[in-house]
Amino acid sequence: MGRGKIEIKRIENSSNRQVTYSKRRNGIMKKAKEISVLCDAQVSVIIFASSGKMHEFCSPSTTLVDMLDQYHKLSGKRLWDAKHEHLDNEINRVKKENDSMQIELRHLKGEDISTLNYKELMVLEEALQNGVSTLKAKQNEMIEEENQNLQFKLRQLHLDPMDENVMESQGVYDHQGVADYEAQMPFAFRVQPMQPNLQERF
Amino acid sequence: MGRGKIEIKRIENSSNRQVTYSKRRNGIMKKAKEISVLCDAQVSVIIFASSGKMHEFCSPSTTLVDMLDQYHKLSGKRLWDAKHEHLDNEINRVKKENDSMQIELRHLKGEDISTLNYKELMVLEEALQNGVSTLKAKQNEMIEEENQNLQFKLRQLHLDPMDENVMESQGVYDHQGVADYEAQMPFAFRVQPMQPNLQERF
DNA sequence: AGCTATTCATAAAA
DNA sequence: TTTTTATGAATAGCT
Repeated sequence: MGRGKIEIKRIENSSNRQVTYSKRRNGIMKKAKEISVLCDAQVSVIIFASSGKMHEFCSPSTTLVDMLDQYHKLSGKRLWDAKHEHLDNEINRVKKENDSMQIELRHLKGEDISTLNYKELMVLEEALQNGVSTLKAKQNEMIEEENQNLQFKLRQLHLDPMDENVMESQGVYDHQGVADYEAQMPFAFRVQPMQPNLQERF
Repeated sequence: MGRGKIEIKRIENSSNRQVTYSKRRNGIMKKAKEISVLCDAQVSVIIFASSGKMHEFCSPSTTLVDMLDQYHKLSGKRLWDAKHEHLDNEINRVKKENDSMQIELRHLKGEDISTLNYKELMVLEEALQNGVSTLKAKQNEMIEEENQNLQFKLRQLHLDPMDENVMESQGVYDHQGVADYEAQMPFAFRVQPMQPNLQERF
């Protein structure tokens, strides 16, 4: 439809191509508008020129997002879900990780262990032993630290000539002052330390 | 372009509308193909008829997803980002959950506890106590079960007149047969049971 | 960008 | 629906 028939193949002359692009693009957009009005259709046209410039048309009665939603429903194709698939996979991966950690946590806390076999129980036992012994060490550390703290305070009391209650303070472990320290360092005062070994050290 | 000029407004006659839709849709698709070939353009056309049927065209050199990606970059518009955002939030939520479980797990296993304060250590201790005592109970249960098993087998040996080695089998605990049972139920044979209380029961 | 000779698309009819 | 055909629209090649 012009001064001569043309073959449908890439127009090699760059400026001709640009002109034809412009004209035909307008033509398509016009046709798109027309069919959407004439036939009550929803149309989306997106064109990128080789230059990278974009033009689009979308029927006034809808939006591109809605159309893509429809597209998704009707075609069953993925579309942007392809992009989201990666995110979905990530979520599933992390959730799986989550679940196994959840289970491991429950086992360590003594829940749901009735179905564990021997080997699993052994692994669990080892883990618990590790946790217990490390906790014990940490507690000892804190106790010794506090001991030094108390000894320092005692010495300070003994050496302070201004304090009249110096001698009475030797009984600090059995009296009122204890409450204050307990809040900071109570392991030493527990009647039943979790680890029997703990008692051996005192 | 036809036997008469037409106004661009909705065609009220339903079958006329349908025919026109069909023809013009083909026309647009053809034009889309042509411009994409002639001008090296990337074109996406999606049309929904009022009936709900969908037709689409996409330049062979690209995909709808890629075009929408481009669209997103060039237009700055959101499109499917709303869904994207939701998934992102979900991932972050689950990952956070993951992290805190990871930390709790490490603590229970005795790792990274140096920074815990008193209260946290107390919680940890309680959890470990729970885990240990439940594990202990489970182990006892398995041991007792196996005891009954062994006793049954012993009794069977004693009562079986066909077996000439009956009396020797009393020493089963100290001989070869042990290895088989150990695989199933080895807690009883551990030199150092984890829980001292365990020893008290025997 | 306009112009116009041509080709193309399509409205109406079958 | 598809085909036919008369007609209006789109546009290729020029300015």
